[in-house]
Amino acid sequence: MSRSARLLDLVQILRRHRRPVSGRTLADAIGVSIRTLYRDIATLQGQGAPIEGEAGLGYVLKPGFMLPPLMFTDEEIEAIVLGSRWVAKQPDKRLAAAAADALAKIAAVLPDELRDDLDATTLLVGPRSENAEAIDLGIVRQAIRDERKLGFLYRDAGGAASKRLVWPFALAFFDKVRVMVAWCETRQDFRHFRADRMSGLATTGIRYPRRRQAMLKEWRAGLDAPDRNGAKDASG
Amino acid sequence: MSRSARLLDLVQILRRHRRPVSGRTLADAIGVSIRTLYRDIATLQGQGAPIEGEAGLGYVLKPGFMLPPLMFTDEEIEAIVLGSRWVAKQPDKRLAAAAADALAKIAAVLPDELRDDLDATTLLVGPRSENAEAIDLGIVRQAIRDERKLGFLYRDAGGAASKRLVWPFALAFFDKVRVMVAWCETRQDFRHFRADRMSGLATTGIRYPRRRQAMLKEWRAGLDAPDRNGAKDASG
DNA sequence: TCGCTGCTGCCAGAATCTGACAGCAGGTCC
DNA sequence: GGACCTGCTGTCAGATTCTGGCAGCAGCGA
Repeated sequence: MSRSARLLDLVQILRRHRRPVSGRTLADAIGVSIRTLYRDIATLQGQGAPIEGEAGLGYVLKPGFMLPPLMFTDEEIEAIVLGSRWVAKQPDKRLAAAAADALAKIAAVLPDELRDDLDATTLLVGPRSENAEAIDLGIVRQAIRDERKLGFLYRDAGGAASKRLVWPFALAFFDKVRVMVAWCETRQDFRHFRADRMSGLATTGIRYPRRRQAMLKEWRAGLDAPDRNGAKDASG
Repeated sequence: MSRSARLLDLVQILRRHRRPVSGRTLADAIGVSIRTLYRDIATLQGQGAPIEGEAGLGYVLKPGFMLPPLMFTDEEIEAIVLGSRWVAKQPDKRLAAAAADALAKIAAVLPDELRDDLDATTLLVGPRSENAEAIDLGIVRQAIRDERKLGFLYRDAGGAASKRLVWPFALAFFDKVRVMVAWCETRQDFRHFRADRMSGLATTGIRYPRRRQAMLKEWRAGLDAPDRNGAKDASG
C-alpha cells in the first residue's frame, strides 16, 4: 500500500471512532509500527487535518472530509466556485461562512497563478432580496447531522400557531424560502416547515430512532407515488 | 523538494504553456532526469490529470485545476455540495453538467463511508420555475475565459432590437435571470445584457485588447462610486 | 507513586525513488 | 527512404526516503 493511500485510510479509521483512539490501536489497524504512526499523524496534521492527540487518552479527529489530490476541468472549478459563492450569500450565516472558508481553503493551497484564476472566475451571484428567517438554520442542520429531535413553534399559512416535535432529515433551498423536511411526531407523518414560519427553535438532544438517509428515501418515494401526497405543508 | 510538491510544480509548469512542451524541457525545469519525468507524468495521469503526450511533439495539459490533498469541515463540505447542487439545476446545461461531474469526481475518490455521507447530505435545492434563455450561456462563458469579442442581437425592455459587438467579462446569476456584463464597443461604455433578451450569439474569435480582470475591477469601482452609474442595462 | 499515552531523537535495515542506458514506436522534415 | 525528434518501457545499481526498534521526556489519571 502506498503511503498516501495509507494516510487516507488512517483518516478513515479515525473518523469511525468518536472516542479517542490510542496510537497503538491505529498502528495495528493500518499495519505499521507505532513510530511510523506518529510520523503519519504529523504528516496529516501538516496537511491541515484537524487531528488532536492528548497524552493518556489518544487521538481524536474533528469531524471533516479528507480529499486526496484531485483534478478539475475549468468548467468544474467554475461550477464549484459559483456554487460556493451562491451559498456564501445565503441568509444562513454559518453555512455562508463555511462556503467562504472552503473557497479560501482551496485558494490557500493553490500556486499563485491558479489562485489568480480562481479570484478572477467571473461568474457572479446577484444579491438576495427576500428577508432572512428569524431562526438559526445552523441549529436545524446540526440536528439533521446528529439525528436529534427538534422542538419549535410553527405558524401555518392561516396564522394558527402550534407546538411541534419533529425528526428533521432534510433542508430544501428555494429561491425565496428555505423549507425543513421532517417526520412530525404529533401527526405521525412527513411534514415540511417553512423556515420563516418557525420560531423558538430548541434542540432536545434526544436522538430519533431512524436513520435520516432512510427517511429521506421514504419521503422521496412518497413524492414520486401518484396516489400519495408526500409531505404536506404543516397546516394540519 | 518532496515528490508530491514536485508533481504539483509539474502541473503548474505545464499549465503555463499552451503549446506542447518536450519532456526534456520539463525535466530540466523541475530538476530531474528525463526518466523520472516520465514516471512523474505517469503518476499524474494515474491521479486523473488530463496530460497528453504525443511522440514528436511533447506534452499538453488540458485546461484544469490540480488540488493537493485537502481537509474540509462538515459544514464546508455541506456548503460545497449544496452549492454544486444549485449549479446543477441551472438552465446552462454545460455548467450544470460540470457541477454534477465535479461532485461525482469528489465522490469517486472518497472511501465508501465518506461517499455515503456525501450522498446523504440532506441539503436540497428546489426546482427552478422560470424559463430558460434561448441562447447557450456556455458560449458566453467560453468567450469570457478566452477574452474574445462576442456579437449578438439584443432586444431591450421596450422591445427595440439592436446588433451588438461587446467584450464580455462577467456573468451574474440572479434568482430569475442571468446577466452578462461587458464593454460595449458601439456605445464605448459598460453595459449589461439580460440573457433572455439576447439572440443570434456568435463568437468572433477576435481577442479583445484588455484583461477581463482589469475590466471587472474597473466596472466594480464604477458601481461603488456614487457619482457614476456603473453599467446601464443596454437600452441606449 | 505507577501506568498509560503522546511525542522526539537516533540509527540500521528495508523499501522506494532516481538516473543512466538501451531499445522500440510514432511523428516531422528533407 | 532516411535523419531526427519525441514519447514510452525495461533493467539495474546507487541515492534517497521510509520504517521499525530503542531510549527518553512530558502530561494525565488512579
